[in-house]
Amino acid sequence: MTKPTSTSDLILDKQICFSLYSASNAMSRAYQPLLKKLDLTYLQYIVMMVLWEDSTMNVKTLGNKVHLDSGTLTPLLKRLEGKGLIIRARCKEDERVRVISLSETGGKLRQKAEQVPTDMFCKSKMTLEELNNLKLSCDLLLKNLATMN
Amino acid sequence: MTKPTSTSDLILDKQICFSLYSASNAMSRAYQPLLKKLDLTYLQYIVMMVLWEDSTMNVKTLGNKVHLDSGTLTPLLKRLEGKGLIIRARCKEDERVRVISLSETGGKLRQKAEQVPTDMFCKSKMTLEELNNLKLSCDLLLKNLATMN
DNA sequence: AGCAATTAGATTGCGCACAATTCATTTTTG
DNA sequence: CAAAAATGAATTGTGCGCAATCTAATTGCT
Repeated sequence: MTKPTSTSDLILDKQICFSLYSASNAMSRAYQPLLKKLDLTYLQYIVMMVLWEDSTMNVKTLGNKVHLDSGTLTPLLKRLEGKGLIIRARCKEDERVRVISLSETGGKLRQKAEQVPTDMFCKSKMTLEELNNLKLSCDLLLKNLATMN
Repeated sequence: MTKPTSTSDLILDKQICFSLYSASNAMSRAYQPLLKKLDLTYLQYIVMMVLWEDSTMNVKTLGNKVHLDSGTLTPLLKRLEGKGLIIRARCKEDERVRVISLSETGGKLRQKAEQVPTDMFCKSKMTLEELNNLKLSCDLLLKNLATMN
C-alpha cells in the first residue's frame, strides 16, 4: 500500500491506507453533529438510506449492500427496531430469513435527512470532480480487495 | 458529500462517504492476515510504525500523529505494553505526562513488518499514480474536515 | 502564597467491525 | 426418506473510535 523499494516503507507519512483510515474516521466524526438531530449513528443512517430506497429486505441482501455481516447488523437492526424505525419480521416461506422493513416512523424520518448530504458536501470543501475521483478510487480499491482470498 | 441538487441525494450509490467508509473497512480487513503474523491489529501496527520512526514519545504527540485521543490510545498502549512491545513510563519533569518508548522486543518486530507494505501494495492491484491520487484526496478531505468546529 | 484555569491522561459507556462459533431451518444427496 | 451439507441469522468475544467525564498535576493570576 506504500511506494515500494525505498530504504523502508514503514513510514507513516507514506501510508496510503493510513490516510484512507484517518479520512474515514474524520468523515464519520463530521457526520455526527448532523445525524444527532436524527438520533442516528453513521451506519444507522446508511442502513436507513438503503431502506428508504427499497423498504423491505432481508439481512443477507442488506449485508451485501453495505458490505457488512450479521455480526454487525443484527445488534444494529435491533437498535433501529427499538427506536421504532424498522420492523424485524420472519419470512413465512423460509423461517431462517429475517425480513427487515421500514416502519411508518422510519419512512417519515427521510424528510429530516434530506439536508444531510448537502451539509456534508459543504463541510468537505471539495469540488465535485475531486469527490467523484475519490469515490472512483475507493470503489476500485474496495472491488480489488474484495476479490481476494 | 453527495452531488447536490438532484431529486434526492439520499441514494447509497451516490454516497462518496460510504465508498470511503467501505474501502477503509476493506483495507483494514485485508491487512489482518498479514498482521496476524505479527500479532498486531491495524491500529497497533500504525502505532508501532510511529515508534519505529521515533522511539520515544508522549501520548499527546502520538495522538496528534495518528489523529486519535487517549480514549482510544490508552487501552491500546496498555495492550502493546502487555505484549512487551513498548514501555509506558512517567515523565520526571511533569508527572502528568506518560512517556511511551519502544522496547527491545518492539524494536525487533520491525524486521517482520518490512514486507507488509509491499504485500498490501500487491493486494490493492492499483498503480502508484492511482494510490497517490487517493492519498492526496484523503489528506485533503481530512484537512478540510479537521479545520471545522 | 493561594486559588482558578489549564493540561495530560485515564476512565466510562455506547456502538460499531469482525472473526469464530452456534443454532435453526432448508436443501441436497445417497 | 434420512443423514449430510448448506444457508440465514444470532451470539460471543475482542478491539477499536469517540463523546463525556474524571483525576491529578502544572501553570497563571493576583
